[in-house]
Amino acid sequence: MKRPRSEIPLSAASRSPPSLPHTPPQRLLKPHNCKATSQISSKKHKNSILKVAAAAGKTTHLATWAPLDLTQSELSLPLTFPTGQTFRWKQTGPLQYTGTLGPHLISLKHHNQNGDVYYRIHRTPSESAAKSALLDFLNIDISLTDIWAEFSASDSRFAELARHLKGARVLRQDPLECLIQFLCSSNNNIARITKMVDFISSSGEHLGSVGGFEFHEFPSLERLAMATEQELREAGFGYRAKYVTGTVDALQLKPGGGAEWLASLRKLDLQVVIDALCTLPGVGPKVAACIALFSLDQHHAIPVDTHVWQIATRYLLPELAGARLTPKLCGQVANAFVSKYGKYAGWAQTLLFIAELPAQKTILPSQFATNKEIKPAVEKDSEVDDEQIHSSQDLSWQARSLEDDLSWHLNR
DNA sequence: CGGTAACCTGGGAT
DNA sequence: AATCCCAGGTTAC
Repeated sequence: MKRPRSEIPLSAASRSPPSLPHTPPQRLLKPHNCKATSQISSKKHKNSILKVAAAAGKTTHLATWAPLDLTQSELSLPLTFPTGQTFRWKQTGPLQYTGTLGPHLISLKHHNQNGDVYYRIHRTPSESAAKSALLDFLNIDISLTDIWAEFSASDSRFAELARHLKGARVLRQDPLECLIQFLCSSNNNIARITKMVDFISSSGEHLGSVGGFEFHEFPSLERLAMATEQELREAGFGYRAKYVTGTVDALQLKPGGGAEWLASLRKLDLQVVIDALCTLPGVGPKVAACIALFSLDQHHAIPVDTHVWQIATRYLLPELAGARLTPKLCGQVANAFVSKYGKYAGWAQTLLFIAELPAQKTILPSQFATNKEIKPAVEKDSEVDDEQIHSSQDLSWQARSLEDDLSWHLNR
């Protein structure tokens, strides 16, 4: 269930009215995709970067897709956005994802032929700021090709998986946004986490609608503080309601401000960062590692969950097979990953984790199936090229609800 | 200090 | 149909 919700507002004061999921979004310009065959009127095509003043007057729309100078090997959108790092980006088309970075509303999409990544700014107060926010968010200075080559040199299984799952990148998210998202993630499932994150986000400034989804800037700490525990419980947060309010309160007490306090963790050592995060209510070792890895430049943080535990006992620490996942053993697992993969161990863990996801298993050669549930339905030989991977990923898109599919086509 | 039982909720399995 | 189980855990005994 990934449809945008029309929720009860956190606070009636600063909200746009709930969206109607079936109402096609208003657009100033018709969108077009970036494939070579797309028909574009020659007039519009002249100015490849056509700017149109928005209704507000302060913001601008970038009418076209522009290349990001990134190959699919450096960034695969389907392997990066819907795989548990963020619950804020929505699939708004085949091989297309949309989300917000601060006040910027941006879509990313793979070129239909060569797979290169293109971006489109739907709304921003400053296009140059949007572009740099995007590059920062994508951790653009880190070469996936380079670090994966090192992982592959020391781990043949990683090398094999990497051939089939190219472009699984670690994002560099806003720390507060990341923290609140993973507060919602504890002992929870993706669908409900997404619903909860959408609810929180809906109190942020409305930035526009793409593909039937409404997008909001992530709310500031001050705005988050307006939500009471009871409101969150009524919105379905369960016991995580007090995690959110408690953490928001704790952050507001930090000298200099909670956002600054979180940002300051980026320069510190991993263990210090983990310990600091774990002082916040609802943040334990797993959630802290997620925040550290996905937003605080702690590239060797290892979020140890049940999946990673399976990986570790199977390939890294076979002597622990059968043991239960306890906090102490979590530390051992993390250490084992760092020993094997080095200072970017978290990036290695990310790929190994993705390979465990059911959605990816179906596109991996059967040799990677675990002894657990081998569905002989999908029988692929070991020569799976990029083309087949793409078609499989498109299949997963088609497997979404008819409602989603119809909605997307309507909104084109 | 290490091991266990509650904790909210909802969808899928039994 | 009723119940159990699980979902990228954390907290309190």
